[in-house]
Amino acid sequence: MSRRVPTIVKNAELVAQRRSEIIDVATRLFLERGFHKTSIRDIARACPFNLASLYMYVGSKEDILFLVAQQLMDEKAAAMAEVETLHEGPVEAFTAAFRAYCQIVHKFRPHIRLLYQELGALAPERRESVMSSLYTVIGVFEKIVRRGIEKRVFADVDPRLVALDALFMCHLWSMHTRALRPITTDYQAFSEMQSKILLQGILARKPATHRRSKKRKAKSPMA
Amino acid sequence: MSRRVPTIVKNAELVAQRRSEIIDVATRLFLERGFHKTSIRDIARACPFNLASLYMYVGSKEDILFLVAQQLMDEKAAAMAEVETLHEGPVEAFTAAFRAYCQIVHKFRPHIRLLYQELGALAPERRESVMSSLYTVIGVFEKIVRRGIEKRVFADVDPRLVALDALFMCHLWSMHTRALRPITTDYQAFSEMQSKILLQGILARKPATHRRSKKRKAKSPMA
Amino acid sequence: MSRRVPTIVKNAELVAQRRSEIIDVATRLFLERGFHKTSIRDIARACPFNLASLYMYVGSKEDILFLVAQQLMDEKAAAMAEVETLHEGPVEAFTAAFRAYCQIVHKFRPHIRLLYQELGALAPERRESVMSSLYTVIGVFEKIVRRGIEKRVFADVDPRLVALDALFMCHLWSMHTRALRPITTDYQAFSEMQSKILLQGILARKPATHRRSKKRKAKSPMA
Amino acid sequence: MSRRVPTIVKNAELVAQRRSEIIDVATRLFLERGFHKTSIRDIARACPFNLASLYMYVGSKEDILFLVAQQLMDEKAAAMAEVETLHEGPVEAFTAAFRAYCQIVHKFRPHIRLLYQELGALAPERRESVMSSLYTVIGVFEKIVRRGIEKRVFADVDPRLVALDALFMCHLWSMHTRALRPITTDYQAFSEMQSKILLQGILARKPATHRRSKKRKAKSPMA
DNA sequence: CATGAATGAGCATTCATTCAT
DNA sequence: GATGAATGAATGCTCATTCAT
Repeated sequence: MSRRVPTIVKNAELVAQRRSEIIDVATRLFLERGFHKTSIRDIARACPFNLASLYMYVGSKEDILFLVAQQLMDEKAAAMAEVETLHEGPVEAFTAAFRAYCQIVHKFRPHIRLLYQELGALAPERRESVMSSLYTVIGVFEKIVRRGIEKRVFADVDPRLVALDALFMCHLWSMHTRALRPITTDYQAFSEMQSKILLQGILARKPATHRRSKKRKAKSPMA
Repeated sequence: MSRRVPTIVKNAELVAQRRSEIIDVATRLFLERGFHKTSIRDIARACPFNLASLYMYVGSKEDILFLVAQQLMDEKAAAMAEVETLHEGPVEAFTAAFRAYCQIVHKFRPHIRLLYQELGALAPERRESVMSSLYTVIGVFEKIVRRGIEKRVFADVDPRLVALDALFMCHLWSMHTRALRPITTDYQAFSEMQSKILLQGILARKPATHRRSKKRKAKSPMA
Repeated sequence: MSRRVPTIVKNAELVAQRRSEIIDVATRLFLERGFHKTSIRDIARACPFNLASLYMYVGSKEDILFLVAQQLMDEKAAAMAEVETLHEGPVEAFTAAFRAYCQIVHKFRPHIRLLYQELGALAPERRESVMSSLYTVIGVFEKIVRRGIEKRVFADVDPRLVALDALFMCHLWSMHTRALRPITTDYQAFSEMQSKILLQGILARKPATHRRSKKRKAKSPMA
Repeated sequence: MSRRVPTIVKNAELVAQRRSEIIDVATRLFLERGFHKTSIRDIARACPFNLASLYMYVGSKEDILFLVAQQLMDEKAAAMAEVETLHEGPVEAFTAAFRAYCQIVHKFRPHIRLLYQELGALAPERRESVMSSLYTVIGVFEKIVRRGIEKRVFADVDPRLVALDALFMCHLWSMHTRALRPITTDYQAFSEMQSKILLQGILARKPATHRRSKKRKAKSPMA
């Protein structure tokens, strides 16, 4: 849990407990006022221990952001891991995964915004470390898509790209809330619309499909 | 150009010129170290005039961010406005617009990241003002989609949502550069892949439609 | 008028006119926000000419305060000079003078407060120069008291001290407005009360005294 | 002691000690150059701790002025409280109080000037709070006068106004030092002269006096 | 004589971090 | 292990004043 964040304190359990408190408090404050406008004093003030003690469990303000980001990502990954549905059909699996991630995004709307905004304050290495958690989510989609392609249900698309698209099209819900308001304010409706579009976009064209396919049909849609 | 940012200096031309210098310097520094880690002293140091003079052209640090954001958005909007393609077919028009915006995103990759990250530091009203420039881009896509739906080329999707998707699927190029690297490093290839997916996703399925449906018809989707 | 404040501009009339404008504006602003919280830019902004021009008629911000103080004192002195009543009796003269100065103090209540507060920002020499105008007022009282003593109407008090007391007992009206509110809010009533007290305080207790009264008693209470 | 000025530091004793240092230094500097020309850096420089530490004991520059003013007033009030003489006769009591307050004024001559000058920089509420300490002094005089009136020793004057006059006539010593120099440079002589004048001003006129009273008593008011 | 523009020096305040106990 | 106190370094911003034109 405390990956890459060294401590002076030896009692691992204590460290975990205190850090958990710090993370909770910091997450709340970061969401309220952003990372830069939250002083480390603000955080300490809301903790049951004092500023100097706080520094026994984290080495710097950046550490706290890292911890917060990690926890957020872990929570998201955990939630997504549960989904890893074993639906028979790729279409159903894809739809289910999309729906599940949309729900997660909905739940963590402000947190995702926070991550997009403040991750830049992390050292590159750590930023990467945090981002890598995304691959749990991407992986879920990627696997489904890959299976769909194998089964000829999906067209010959890049599974990784589609997985990223799926991820990102869910993130839209958290990143452009305002712009989406006139369309729908119900994340489930949003989920259905988005997954339908993306799914349609990758479905194999029946009898004969595009991509290297030999279409006898005269009029190609994209010709 | 300097909408909503008042000055003490009277010579409008000079204001424009100095502000341009400030914006350039600030953009560079913001890109390098972010808004919060760039002090107004840093900006002034990189300007051919001093700190106090800088304050003759802007009223606050936030003003500078606003100016920077505005210019970025204006440049993007201007570049996109030129595109407003008069392609006959919606498919071509959509593809062209997507390609154009991808190119813009590619050019402004770091800037877009900057906007997503730092716009939160702006007062809500100003944030909205900046964001509203996005509607120029969204509008281009929306119009094309709407036309496509009228012509029965596109399915009955929400034009606005699709426009947002198009926009956001282009932004993916700037927001997840690292994750995209294994897929492609060529923004044009990226553009083609993405537009194909999204386009496919909104094309009208002729007689019979998707999802478990058995389409016999070979008739072109655009017919 | 422009005593001790040198200029670069030669046209004396112009200097007088411009300075008058400066003084008016500055007086208003000083009264509103105090000397230190009024920037020279604030003053220039409220003048029909610009900041650099302002510096052609005064040499520094302190000069302006000096000019303002001088004008205030001059106005007060002028108003008091008119009073210089030629009343026959010292008692009547004293009462009249007191009443007159109270009226002036009432009119210039905020200005007097301003002078007491901000004169400290003046160079000692200038502060003295301004204060010396007070001697016009003091002189009026002093002369009356001196005459009264000669005429054995007033006791053998120090005329200068009494004059200062008279002055200062009037200033009470401007300096402790709040504390005086429960006593009276009418400056004329205040004037009567104060002058009666002070007058009583300096009247000769002799066999025969002032004010129509015929006292037979020779015993002086303070003898 | 530190009424209305919150701290971060918990050790109350330390707060008191440090604040005392700050107040001493600040008082000295304010007396030398005034509140506005004294920077908080100046104060910190003369303290045995640094600028940031200073801010652990006060919240703002205004706080320091408030603290300084409070201490001054407290000292004055404490000195005056001791006086609260139980003299039998009102005349003696009045004279004693006047002498005592003159002594205090003499001791705090520059400080009183400071208060008259800089209290304007305080927020109204705080200004009132400081000024209210004056009522300790005023109260002493008022009580004496009231008692004197009851005993028919003093005329039917407004006790509050007379108390204010007494206060203010003592302040004359600090506010117009220069003007008083030709009269006397001895504050005790000043005190005697002033109290004699004011006392005379409020003494009941024996048998027949003004103010509608008909007193037959011949006993000297000072007996 | 007028003025637009410029600037050096300064201001009050805050912050992340570190010790001594 | 805990904590109260301390601090160096910065930060955003303002001001009185001066010049080149």
